[in-house]
Amino acid sequence: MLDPLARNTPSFMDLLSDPVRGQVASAGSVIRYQDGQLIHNRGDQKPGVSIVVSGAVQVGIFGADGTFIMTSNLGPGQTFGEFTLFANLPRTHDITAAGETEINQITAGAFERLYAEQPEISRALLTTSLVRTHRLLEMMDAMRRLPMRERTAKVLFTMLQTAGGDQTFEYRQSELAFALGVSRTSLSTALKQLRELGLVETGYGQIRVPEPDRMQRWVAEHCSET
Amino acid sequence: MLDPLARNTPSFMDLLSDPVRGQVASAGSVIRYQDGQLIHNRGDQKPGVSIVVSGAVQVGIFGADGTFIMTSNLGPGQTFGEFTLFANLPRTHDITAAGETEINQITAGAFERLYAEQPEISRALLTTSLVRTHRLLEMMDAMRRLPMRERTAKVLFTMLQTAGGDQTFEYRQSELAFALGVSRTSLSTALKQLRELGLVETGYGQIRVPEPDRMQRWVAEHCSET
DNA sequence: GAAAGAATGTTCAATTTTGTACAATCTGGA
DNA sequence: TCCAGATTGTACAAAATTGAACATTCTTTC
Repeated sequence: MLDPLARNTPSFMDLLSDPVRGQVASAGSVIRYQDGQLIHNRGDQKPGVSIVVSGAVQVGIFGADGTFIMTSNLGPGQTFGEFTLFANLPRTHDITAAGETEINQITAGAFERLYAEQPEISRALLTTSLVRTHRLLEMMDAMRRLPMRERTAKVLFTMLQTAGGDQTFEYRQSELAFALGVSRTSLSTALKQLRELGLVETGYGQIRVPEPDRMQRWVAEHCSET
Repeated sequence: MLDPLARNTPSFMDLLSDPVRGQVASAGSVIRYQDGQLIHNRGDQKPGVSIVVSGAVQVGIFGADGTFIMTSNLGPGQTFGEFTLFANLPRTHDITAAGETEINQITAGAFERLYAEQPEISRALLTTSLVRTHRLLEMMDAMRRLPMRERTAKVLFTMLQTAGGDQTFEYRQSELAFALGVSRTSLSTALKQLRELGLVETGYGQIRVPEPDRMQRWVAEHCSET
């Protein structure tokens, strides 16, 4: 719901051809989860690939006090857990269902079999992974280098770019704030400044970018360093 | 030189079998660069994969004032530019040679040919990409959630872990500071605190972790949230 | 359509981080 | 060996960020 990593990224399933998408869909077993139910534990060792069929999942970490600090959220067609297979890494995040959610759980063996048969699977995984890395790098750059106002504008614009013309985001400010790594107070202040510049409009649970072109020019002028 | 993203990551070439490594090595043309020479420009559109043969490259962005802000650095066997092929993304960083460096530049066509013939290439790329994503996520988590002292300890420990027992890092504090996204002043303060706890020792251009076990316990106790 | 619950807009003091400065220390080359 | 340049350690004022608080606005549900 809040991390540029996940939202608006072309999903794994989107990148597959129809027949292969079908094969992947039937390679695992679809499991249904209730809102808030735990899907995977941080530290879980069992390898396997999970694909969101319907609903959404939240990726994050449970704090000692039980609060859930979200890192990103994944929608239909997106995968998680692939690094347990291909990079031999443990799971580092807790995954919970956001709303009623169906997950296609594919075992390591079954997925490996498909992976070997259908080259487009590896290509799709590679693409999504590279896009994610790319976004994270851009994001970290922004976090390190830009002041709040610019950082906010840049992240919004990045999301806009990949969203394909959609000008409205359904984010709560507290969520966006954490995604940006700042307090809600700071984000609110930054949004106010961008509002005064006419670059964004804010509403209850949503943020709009009325003139993407103007936003683009502003970001190019204030956020690049060449 | 400073980013957990790059250092200590199993390199792409390491993950290939001998014969395939040979094929990859001879698929492009090796170009030699002098120290500091520009290899790729941010914004460059021409797709292609580059592999470090010898030496090292610095990934970063040139500021308006000519200063170079580094993001990571890549050593022999590591690749860059693969996302121009597989994710259709523009280059977002400037790449320069660190010392005399040889780069194997492989054109998009040649690499695609090899990619189609040898499945292990896609797997190796996938692995390195997933490991990078994973590290970046851990890093961002630390940046967002932990106070300076803990953040520093955690990053140092992460590096230690993957460095394979090496207890000394050849980092200048100003470099490490940027990698962590803070000022040198803050890093210096954090290092002082860790020094007082006996967890690290600092020298001219280097940082040591004398007792990795103690560091591990401390990090586990102070930096995890479960 | 009224009430309860959520989310936003804003303020302000407390805290953290930065920028700047400068002395002290280290390294490598003359 | 000595010097120039680079790096570290540290102090302090300035600036940015946070956390808490509270009024306001919006949504949803009864």
